[in-house]
Amino acid sequence: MLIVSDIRENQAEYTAGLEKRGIANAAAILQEVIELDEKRKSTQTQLDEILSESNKMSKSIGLLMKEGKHEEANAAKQKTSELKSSSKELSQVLEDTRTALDEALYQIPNIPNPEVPAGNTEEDNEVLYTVDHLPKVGKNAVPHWELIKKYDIIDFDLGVKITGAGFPVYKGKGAKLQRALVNMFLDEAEKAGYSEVQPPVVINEASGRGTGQLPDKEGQMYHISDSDLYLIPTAEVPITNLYRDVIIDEKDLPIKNVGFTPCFRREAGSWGAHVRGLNRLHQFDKVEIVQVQHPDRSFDTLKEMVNHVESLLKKLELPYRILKLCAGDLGFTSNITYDFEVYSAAQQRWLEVSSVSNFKNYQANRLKLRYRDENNAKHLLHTLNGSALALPRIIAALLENGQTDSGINLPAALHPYTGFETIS
RNA sequence: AGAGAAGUGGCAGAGUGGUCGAAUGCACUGGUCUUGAAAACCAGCGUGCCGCAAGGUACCGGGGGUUCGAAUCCCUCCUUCUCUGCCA
Repeated sequence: MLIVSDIRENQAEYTAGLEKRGIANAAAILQEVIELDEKRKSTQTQLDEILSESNKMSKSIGLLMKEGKHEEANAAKQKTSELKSSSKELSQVLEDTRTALDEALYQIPNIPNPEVPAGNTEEDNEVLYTVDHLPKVGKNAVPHWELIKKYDIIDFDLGVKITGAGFPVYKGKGAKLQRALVNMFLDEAEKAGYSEVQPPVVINEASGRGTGQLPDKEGQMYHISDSDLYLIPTAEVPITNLYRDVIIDEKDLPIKNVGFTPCFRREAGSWGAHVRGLNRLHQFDKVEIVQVQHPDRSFDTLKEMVNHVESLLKKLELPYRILKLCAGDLGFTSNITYDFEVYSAAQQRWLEVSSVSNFKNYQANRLKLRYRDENNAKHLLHTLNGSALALPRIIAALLENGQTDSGINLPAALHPYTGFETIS
């Protein structure tokens, strides 16, 4: 969440930033936060004064009792009781104000970076790079949902039988291809200096709040009601929360973690005609890279992460483009996001396979993730993450772009991991 | 899952109703001494919030309660350990 003192100091700039996201009443929203914070401060001051007086009296009662002055002690008790009731009232006001302030802050998304393009639709995203030639479609080319049936490698009907729509079963070479991609992605990340973690795939409410999935976005996550836990929508959540309430030594920066997990998304109401096959699933596999970095260096880190994702797509020989997302398309907690899309020849569509973001201190503020500088002062860190990569659409593109009359050819980089070169 | 025990500052560990935000030791930081280091000695050393500051306030696993006053008593939840059961 945003930092109140920053809102106060940069009110005009922040208002403009939120308006860029299409939030019409941005000025009023920020003003409300500032006023709630003023109220919080003045209430605290009043409360502290009352508590101070009450504490002094209580101490004096103790002394009076020791000295045997019971009458004076009893008189003091009377007064303290009165102080107590007014302190209770004020505490309630303080707590309510704090809650209101937090709730107001939770509703405000991150301020977009100045270089984020304005706009509200996909067309407003800025294309930073794209392949020279889109791959040609063979005469007999078919979309992946037909290929997976032809070669019997992914079975949606079986998934429906045991779970429901959007939970495919990977079989034979399909299952092996999954495993190969995961291993390759983890190996590449390790080469790039990331340290692997295997986090839980269910998280508690505090973790959901830490990275901004909660409150308000409960609908995206599966909830286990009898234990009050959530299935992770991305490994970003457990991995970033590793550093919740942590103070890091400046010399240990940056922290680079990679993790492979299944991801679970309810995707309630977002199903449409163009999300057939692997394009949108309730459960999918993803390798995620996460970095915690010094505020001065997070943009270099962002670039480094973008380069890493790009290198994976090159190794897989997939036609891709890189987009800088416009303000309207930006995720709630993000300051700036680059999307990677691969081109699927058979569907004649771009498919999003990775999203790399800098959250600056927006997540760190909720997480209380800080570093200690050389003067022992504490400052918030910056968090970043990116998919490197999400499997289903990569598989869709590999299948569709690699198809020939005699089978599906896989890129050379994958052969050591799959143990086979074609699916036929 | 059942029975029992316990959760205190970076760590260890005292404290069972009143100058306790908390002894002591270790670790850490600064200083004295030393050619340098070690040792010894002196001083400092938790966090959030309010405040220009002085200072105030809150925090002893979380939440609630009793009391003029709670680390200390009560309730509840969580976690850890031991034993029993179950299990990949």
